[in-house]
Amino acid sequence: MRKTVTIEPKQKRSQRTRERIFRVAAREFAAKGLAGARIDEIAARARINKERIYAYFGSKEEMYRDVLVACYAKAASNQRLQTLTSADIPHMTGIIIDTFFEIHRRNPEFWRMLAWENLDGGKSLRARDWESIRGAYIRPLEALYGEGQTNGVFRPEVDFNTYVMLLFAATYFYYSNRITMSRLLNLKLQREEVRRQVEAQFLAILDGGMAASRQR
Amino acid sequence: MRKTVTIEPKQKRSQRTRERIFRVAAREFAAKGLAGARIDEIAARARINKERIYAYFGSKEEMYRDVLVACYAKAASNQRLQTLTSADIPHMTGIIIDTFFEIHRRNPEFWRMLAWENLDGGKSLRARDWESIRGAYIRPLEALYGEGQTNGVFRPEVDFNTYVMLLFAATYFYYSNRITMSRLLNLKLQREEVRRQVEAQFLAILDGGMAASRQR
Amino acid sequence: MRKTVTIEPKQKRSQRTRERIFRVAAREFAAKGLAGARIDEIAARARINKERIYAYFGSKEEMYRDVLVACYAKAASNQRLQTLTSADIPHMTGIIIDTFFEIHRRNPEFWRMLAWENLDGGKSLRARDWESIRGAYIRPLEALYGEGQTNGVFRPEVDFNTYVMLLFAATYFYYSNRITMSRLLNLKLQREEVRRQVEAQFLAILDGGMAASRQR
Amino acid sequence: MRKTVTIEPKQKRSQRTRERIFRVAAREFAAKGLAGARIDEIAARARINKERIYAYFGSKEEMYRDVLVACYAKAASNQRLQTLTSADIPHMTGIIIDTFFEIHRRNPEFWRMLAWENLDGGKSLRARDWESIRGAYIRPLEALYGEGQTNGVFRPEVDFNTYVMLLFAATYFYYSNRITMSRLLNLKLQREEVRRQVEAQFLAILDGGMAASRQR
DNA sequence: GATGAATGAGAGTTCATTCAT
DNA sequence: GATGAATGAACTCTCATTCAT
Repeated sequence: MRKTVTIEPKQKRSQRTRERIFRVAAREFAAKGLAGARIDEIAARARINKERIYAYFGSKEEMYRDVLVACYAKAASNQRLQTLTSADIPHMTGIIIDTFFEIHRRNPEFWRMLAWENLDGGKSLRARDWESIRGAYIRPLEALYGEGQTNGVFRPEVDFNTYVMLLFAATYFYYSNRITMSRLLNLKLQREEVRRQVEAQFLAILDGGMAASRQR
Repeated sequence: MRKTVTIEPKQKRSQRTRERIFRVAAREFAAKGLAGARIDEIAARARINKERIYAYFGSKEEMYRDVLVACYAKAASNQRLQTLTSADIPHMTGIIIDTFFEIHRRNPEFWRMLAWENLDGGKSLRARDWESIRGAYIRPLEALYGEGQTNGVFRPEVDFNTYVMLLFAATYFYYSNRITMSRLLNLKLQREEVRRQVEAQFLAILDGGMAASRQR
Repeated sequence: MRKTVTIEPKQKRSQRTRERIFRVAAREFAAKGLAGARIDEIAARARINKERIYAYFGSKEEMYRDVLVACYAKAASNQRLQTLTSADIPHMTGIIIDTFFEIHRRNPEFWRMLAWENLDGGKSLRARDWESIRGAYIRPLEALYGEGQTNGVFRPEVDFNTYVMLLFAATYFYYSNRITMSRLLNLKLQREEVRRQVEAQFLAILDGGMAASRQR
Repeated sequence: MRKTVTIEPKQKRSQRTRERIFRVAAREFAAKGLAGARIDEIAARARINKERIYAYFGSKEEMYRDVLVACYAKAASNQRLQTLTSADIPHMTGIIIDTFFEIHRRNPEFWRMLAWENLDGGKSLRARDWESIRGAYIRPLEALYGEGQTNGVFRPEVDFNTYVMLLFAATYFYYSNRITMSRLLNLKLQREEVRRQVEAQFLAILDGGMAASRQR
């Protein structure tokens, strides 16, 4: 009904304002989700007039989507997995786990945005958004994994998809369910030393389980 | 306990009404979370008056907590893991994975409530709630796991906590991140046949990785 | 997107509330149009909570439409033109003018709602709304007019449509443009005596102009 | 008058900018009225900065008034009625109707501005504005009408004011209520051929009704 | 106990107008 | 003089909760 054009600021002051809004919005959306976040709150925290949000982002939904995309992009800005070579195949599982843990550690909003998105039915990203992420971050790993299977490093009967899913799961879950798991298992998962220990043991299990030469 | 016999039917009707509200509320809260759920919607779907909700449950928050507790209880009502004996230790990993998958399959709201709760900071359950869950469902497994380590079935350097966390992670993640994973990896995770395949491969990896005799 | 069910009140108190809102809204919409009317204002003047308006009427637009329909209906509630018989044909023009003037006099919001609607592109009423008005109020007059033409009372070359349009125009315009005309012609059109005089002269002209026997 | 020659081009550009704003504003105000018009929209369509509007016109209200005055002036720029002579008296009614129809046809915003103004209580024009319009456009016609009455062309008992009001009414109404009338009478009043037909019949009635020799 | 009516405090969004560069 | 950035007040609409019958 209404044609909202998202403005790209042309002055430096405005650039800063936009970024300030964005940072605050990212925190707010990560913390409370699309439904729970409050425009008033974002405006107040960013110390700007509400109207600016609409001028810059169009609507709450559009701003949320912008934040979501940026959050994924920021998480993906970690280049480590894109520079792996065939030589890294033997230690690939460890590198991936370590990188995933690092991504979560440096982007505490990442798992939250993923969680909101999944709870919400994942309607914010378009097919081509996913296609581009897949192309940049999944495909290279898939190629190396295939190579590893051929070379006898990875078990041939385990699909690449299952493999990465399990690595994603382990690292994501550690953060996403930290609270309930800490309480259920009486642990202090928020402690970095605990995390390192868990990481080492995860690796031990997964590395052992993935080795082609050690199958039953 | 009851004073007159004629009160009984009234109590029963009241009970049924309460349960109807409860069922609807559970669906609503699972679908939209505490913030997103609407009292109006629950009342309409349960075909009762809003005011009744307050009479029965006090407030939205209290009703949410009730739903949450019941959801955990329902998920925990699966008794399979509580009846395991020493004889099951060799197949324990497979049994746990299978049970967890089954719990998620039969309680589609379970992962959602967990997710809302974690996103919300997990303030709904008290320490003793957790203690009781831990006592009933975790302790027995922990005992068997220890036995397995002693018997050389499980690797001694892998903690029980890490072990169950990984099993929780794999099964939870499959459901909680089904949407984004399906898109990222171009899969159809909602298909039961895919799920079975993934389960088998998860088991292959984890079973292989947990076996004490196969450590590096 | 949203399913708004217009509630029809079931209690007497609520019936009165709804009517109070409606009366105030009718005044407000007539005075300021759909765009200019303010929900806050209506609520305040009706001494009710804003939310009641949405509960009863769904939205501003729907309430406007309700008011519009009621306004037309009220104007049309004048039954005089529906009870005319063949015997009235010779004085029909005078009766119509008089009735139209009376309708405007008794429904000061009528020309205003018509004016808003025309300025707005007339999107509030559906085809079948018009069809029903046409059936009830225009058709009977049309039949008499045809009879009058056959009997030589009305000029055969003047269409019924043109005839009524001119009668509508004269009476509507007197009210709708009273302000600007008063200023342009330096008159006091709001005075009832002036109106009566104008009515008499309008009739003189139109009656003379419509007489079949006096054509050039 | 001007101090330096080099200022001229600047003034001209400024003048052109002002005129561009003005044209856009006229369309916007005619279409949506004072309340409905949007400064943002006007600025965007005129491709200038909002602030310029305030620099040139002071405020929305003042700009509206300017537009209104210009709209009346433009409609009045039709000189045909000012050049009538005594010789035209016999055909005066037809000439006036024709001219009024033409004015509306060439100034589609005219009836709209009149309508907004009347709905708004007509507070935009001052007494002397009306006096000047009356002097230029009404007085000459009034004089001819008086002459026509003396000469037996117009009926003595019909005031000039009533006479012009009816002509105004017929032509104005045709445009102002075109939408609702088209729907009510199931006509296509927007078609030029229909308009011509209606004009002819209006003239037949009014001319017949005004003729002094044919009174009852 | 059960129903419909009412409320108050917000929520997202818009807009005329002014500021700063 | 011209542009983009910012503001404050309002506007429509919503929702958890309470009142009254």
